[in-house]
Amino acid sequence: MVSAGYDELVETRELRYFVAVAEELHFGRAAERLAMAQPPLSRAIQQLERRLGVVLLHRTTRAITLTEAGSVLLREARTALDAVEAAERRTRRAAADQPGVVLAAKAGASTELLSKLLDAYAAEPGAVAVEMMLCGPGEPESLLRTGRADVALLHRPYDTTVGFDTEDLHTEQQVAVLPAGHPLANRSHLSMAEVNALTDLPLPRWPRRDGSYPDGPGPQVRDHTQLTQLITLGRACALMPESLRAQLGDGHAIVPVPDAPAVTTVIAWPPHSRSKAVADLVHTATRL
Amino acid sequence: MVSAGYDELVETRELRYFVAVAEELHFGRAAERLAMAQPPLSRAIQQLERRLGVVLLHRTTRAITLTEAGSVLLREARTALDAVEAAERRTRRAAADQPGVVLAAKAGASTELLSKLLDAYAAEPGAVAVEMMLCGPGEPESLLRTGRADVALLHRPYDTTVGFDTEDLHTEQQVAVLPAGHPLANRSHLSMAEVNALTDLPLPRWPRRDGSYPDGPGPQVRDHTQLTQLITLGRACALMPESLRAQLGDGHAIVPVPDAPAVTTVIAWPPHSRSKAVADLVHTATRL
DNA sequence: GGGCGGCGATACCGCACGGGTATTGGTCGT
DNA sequence: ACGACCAATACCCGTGCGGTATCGCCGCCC
Repeated sequence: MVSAGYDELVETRELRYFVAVAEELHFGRAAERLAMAQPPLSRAIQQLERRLGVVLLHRTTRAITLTEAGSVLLREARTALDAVEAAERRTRRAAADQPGVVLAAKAGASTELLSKLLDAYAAEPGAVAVEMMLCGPGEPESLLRTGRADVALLHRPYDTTVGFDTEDLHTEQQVAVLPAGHPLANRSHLSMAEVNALTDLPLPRWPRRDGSYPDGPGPQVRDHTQLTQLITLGRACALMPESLRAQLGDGHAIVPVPDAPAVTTVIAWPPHSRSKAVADLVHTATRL
Repeated sequence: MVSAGYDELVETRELRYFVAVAEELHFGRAAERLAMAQPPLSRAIQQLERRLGVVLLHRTTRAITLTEAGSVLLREARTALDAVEAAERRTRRAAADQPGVVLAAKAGASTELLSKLLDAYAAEPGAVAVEMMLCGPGEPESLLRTGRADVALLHRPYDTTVGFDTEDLHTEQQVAVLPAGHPLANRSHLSMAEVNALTDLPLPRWPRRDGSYPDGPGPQVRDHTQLTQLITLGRACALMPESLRAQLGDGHAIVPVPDAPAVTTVIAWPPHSRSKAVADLVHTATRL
């Protein structure tokens, strides 16, 4: 009858505080971000360390760094807070009068598949309203984990699908996108090695989870519009699934890259999802 | 730089309270379980409902029931609390001097595979201490989700593996276990239909997640010791993977059931696990 | 080298909120 | 009709969270 006893758990407030400090690595800025004063924040972190019996931060008066345990907690706390946020959001939406499903997908990706899916699902008996969330790269996973979305289209290997249930929908080869008129634009195909060797046209750098960019020669890029423009301007090249060619206007040349990893479009949803609408949507998608 | 802003999140305390009330469906008992008085609990739930803007419980003065949104929150809150608990445990263990890995498995299951795995892993360079948690059926998943264990051996389709990363290790057929001397004990094989038709020897009922038992004719059973004893006594029969025959003493007859679903032993670990020890253990397991 | 500036920790205070006791109000049994 | 049961309300108290003021420590710069 009685399930696990959750006594003496850390409060979400403490986790939020720690995440802020761990991300800023600076009590003052973290306090500002949390809209509070610095001293209570310091105390809260100390108290958290006492309660866990663990040192989370190495502090010198000039800078603070995460201990091993601290970085574990940062990662774990983020997923725990995501779960709490998801609980809140899903509860609110379960109470909303109009049921509706939120489907997240990266803007511009899998457009054709998406429209077919929406049409096919709408024709199903018992279909509910589907609200689309078109978002930037990397975002759908977080939308799913925080309950802002109910289902998402992801693209392996670009997106990570760990922690979700998924069904593969479609696999396609990647192509290199070059500025029109580039010397290699007329080649019948390119190898990965050749693409990487294009020092005049580096591959762009996409932001990581935390918003920072990896080091490297390529330009920083936030979305596909930016990217296509950079390619037109002759400042970058890119690898992308071939279905994206439909999004490209003139000014681009497209060359298949057979040895680039294939991209699989998958439909993903949170495990334990008991929503009939999600199940129907997935079912429809796999029958396309 | 700044990641998602978790402002105004529900506190774990409120979630714990709600889970208690939702499980007990009775404020008085829930308060007792939480070691507090009933009125503050009532107020806390009301406040939670106000903050979410959602009615979670239908209350009549005699009984309370969950609304649709309430049952969503019950499920979500459990997983959120599990995540918080996991954050706490994993942080504590990350700070412990001796690293160590906790491996959970159902007592008695896959014994042979388990001992081979432990031996093989111990021979690896860089192996750390492996602490075994032998537990009852259904428990390993929860141990993994709450961070009490780092890796687990699970058995599909008995255990659900959603939300974990897994690798298949071994697949085997199931056999029927009957009391020695039973009329069917000498058959070369049985069908599922025949096993289900044994009204004199019903299949036992295992507890669900929440500890309650499904309805049905069979005896309630908590572990394999109970079960084997019930079979010896001629009060039940059972289906189990054939490797379990090693656990059985005399007094049992074993008959293959070819059309029963095959059981796959899988090794499972939480997604995002960055522990080298877990990775090594999984790697070793797949090479067995 | 001494003074200044930046930053985290400490000291102290006030109030909001969580929790306790006593009581009410409503509904179901008998 | 009356009593039992149970959630909600009323009221009170204490803890603890958050705020302001200040200290202590260290690096930097003139």
